[in-house]
Amino acid sequence: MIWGDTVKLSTKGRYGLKAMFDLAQNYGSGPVPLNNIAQRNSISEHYLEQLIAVLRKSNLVKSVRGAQGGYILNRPPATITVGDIIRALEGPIAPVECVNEEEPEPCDNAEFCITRTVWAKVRDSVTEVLDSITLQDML
Amino acid sequence: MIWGDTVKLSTKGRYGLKAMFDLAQNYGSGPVPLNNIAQRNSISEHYLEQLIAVLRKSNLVKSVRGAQGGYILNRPPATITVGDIIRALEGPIAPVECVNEEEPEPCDNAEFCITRTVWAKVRDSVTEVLDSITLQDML
DNA sequence: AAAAAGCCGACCAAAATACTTGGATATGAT
DNA sequence: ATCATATCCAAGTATTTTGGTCGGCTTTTT
Repeated sequence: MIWGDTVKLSTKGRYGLKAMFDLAQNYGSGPVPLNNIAQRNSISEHYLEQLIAVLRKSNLVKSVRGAQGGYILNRPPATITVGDIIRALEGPIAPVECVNEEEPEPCDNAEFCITRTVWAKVRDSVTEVLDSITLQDML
Repeated sequence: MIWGDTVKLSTKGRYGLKAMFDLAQNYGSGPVPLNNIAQRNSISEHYLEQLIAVLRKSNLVKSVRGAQGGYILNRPPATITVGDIIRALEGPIAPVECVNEEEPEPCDNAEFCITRTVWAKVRDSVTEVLDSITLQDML
């Protein structure tokens, strides 16, 4: 993230949210081709293609192939949260493995590990923010 | 972090907090040699040496050289927050560069970037948690 | 003097990141 | 039909980060 910095987010999450926000802005106007999104947001089209493939497999967007095709949000913007997008692209939210949302992999002394409770608080704090913001909120 | 997952923390932050907590537990009992800390927490001693060097340069710990030497917290546990430790080891807290705590590097259209405000909320949420927990709280 | 410790700088393998490349396939417009 | 516009898919790859290792020097106590 910020460059050797804390609590990083990779370009997957950043670009992915930008793309989804772009689709939200065009919601209801038919399919939006990927090169439009890529250009508007200064993202490599081929790279974005990989990210949107993940979003499609997560059923957050649907695609229309062929000329005049593109991508469309699969649900209204009010029903898609930032958390949905980030989890799809970057996996379960957790600052350290032992407090992974989905499959926490406990270390040997999880019950006595004090630092673990710190990371759990960070995770809860982050998820609360991410799950509380929808694409509609951003419009 | 969790392995390809969101909002990662590297071993620097994890090991660093464990080491600092260990020192907090031994606060007032004289210097603690690094190999003790490394063994108790299952961390490579040579690797931990690199991390504690950073903590020393940040004035969070002080060292005592020679036999019977080791490391000591430089301030009482109540005055050291998890945020202090994480910032020392992993740099300023921010999910993306443009909301970096210290030197935000604004993108071309920062004032119009909606996603930026999302990351700023995440950052604020994380820093609030990290800055609110002291080593004393963990004891 | 010997042992116990910290200090320092270089090196390195594996993984992740952030792409690029090159095509195959589907579909609408002409 | 055919062409342009798109998505879909699979590899490859350069760079950076991560998570160390190694070897030796210096300081201080015993």
